[in-house]
Parts: sequence; structure tokens; C-alpha cells
Amino acid sequence: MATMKREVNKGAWTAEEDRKLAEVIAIHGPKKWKTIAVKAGLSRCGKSCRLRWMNYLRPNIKRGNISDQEEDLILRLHKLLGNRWSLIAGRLPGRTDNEIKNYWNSHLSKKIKQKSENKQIGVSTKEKTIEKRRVVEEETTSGEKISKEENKSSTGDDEEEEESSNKCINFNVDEFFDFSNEDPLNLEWINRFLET
DNA sequence: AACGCGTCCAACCGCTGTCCA
DNA sequence: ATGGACAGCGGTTGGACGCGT
Repeated sequence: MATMKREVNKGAWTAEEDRKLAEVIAIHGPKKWKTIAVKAGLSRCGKSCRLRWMNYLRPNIKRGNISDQEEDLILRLHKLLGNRWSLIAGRLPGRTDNEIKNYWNSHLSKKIKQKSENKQIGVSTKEKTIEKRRVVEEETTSGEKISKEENKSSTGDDEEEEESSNKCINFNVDEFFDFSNEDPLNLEWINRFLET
């Protein structure tokens, strides 16, 4: 079988490759990635081109320096959604799922771990239970739609809570997180929901 | 100076979902 | 209804870099 297999380039992108890719996308738009790779004359697979565009070349990409507010939002959304990076990234303008995933893996997962270790040392199980019950009662009386979710996960340890909250997302997440009419950094109800 | 080690991040891989003929 | 192509996602990897010894 003499299949003339085109050698596929892998690894870091060069400035020249970036330029070619951006040029072709400017003409044809960011779709049909396989065709884009061919048109740009790049020895790359479509997948690789898409990733490069989405994570690096796309306009309006913010790079580095994740602010405290952004970090806080990531933490809260992650607690709610789990590792659904693209969904989380969708709520952080200019941030990519890859960036958030990396940031989580390198910074936040450690922070969480530390925090939970401190929590275990500082707070007894009984105290935790009492505090959670108090929060649940507060939210039940305030009639928030999210209180049901809270009740479901109000038993067990932190890890179980997180897992169960991931599993019981039985609503339209996009609608639920449509913050278009709100200041995304001032979402008191999320704060209350997550402060357990 | 040089070596080892840990961290970060860009990119790859494998899988699933969606679309279309 | 079905199968192939493509898009998108999350997990993982590997190289570059910084820092301590």
C-alpha cells in the first residue's frame, strides 16, 4: 500500500504558521478546519489549527493575569459545574477553556486542597453540620430556586458534595448561567448558594 | 557554573456529540 | 436508519523556564 501520507507537523507553532492560519481564517472564517489547514499550506491537522486559533490567535483573547475577581468566579463556577471548562470559560470573557483548566490545575486545585485541609483541622464535623443546617434554613425561607440543590447536597463531606452537585445538574445550564443582564462579578445569590 | 527539581502552559490525544449525505 | 466526517471537550503530556542547592 503506497499511501502518500502527508507528514503532519506537530509541536510548537511558529510565527509564520500563525500568520498563514490567521490569513486563511480572515478570508474563509473559523470553520472546516481541515480545509483551512490545506488552504494555509500548513502541515497541520485541522484539530491543531482549531486549537491554535481558539486558544491563541482568536481576537479579544486575554492572556495571563487572572484577576482576583476572575479567580473567585472560577472557583464558584467550578464548585457548581465541576470540570466543565468550556462552560466556565464561556462566563469569563476573553478567557479560554484551556487557560482556565491550566490555571485550575496549577493554582486553584492546590488552594482548594490547602483550604480543605485547614477546614478539617479547624472545624469539627458537628460544627459543620450545624452551620450547613443554618444556611439551608435561611435559603428555604428566602425561597431561592437553588435551595433544592443545596438540600440534596447538605450531607456528607466536601468531596461528596462536589460530586453530587456535578451529577444533579438537571436544568439548562446555559439559561441558568445567563448573566447577560447582571454584573457577573456581583452575583450575591451565587455567593449565598456556594457559601456552605 | 551546573545540576536537579518543581511549576507552568501550549499542544496533543482520545473520546463523544452533531451534522449531513 | 446509518455511517462517516467534523467539531468540541476534558485529560494528559512534554518542553521551557525559574529557583534552590
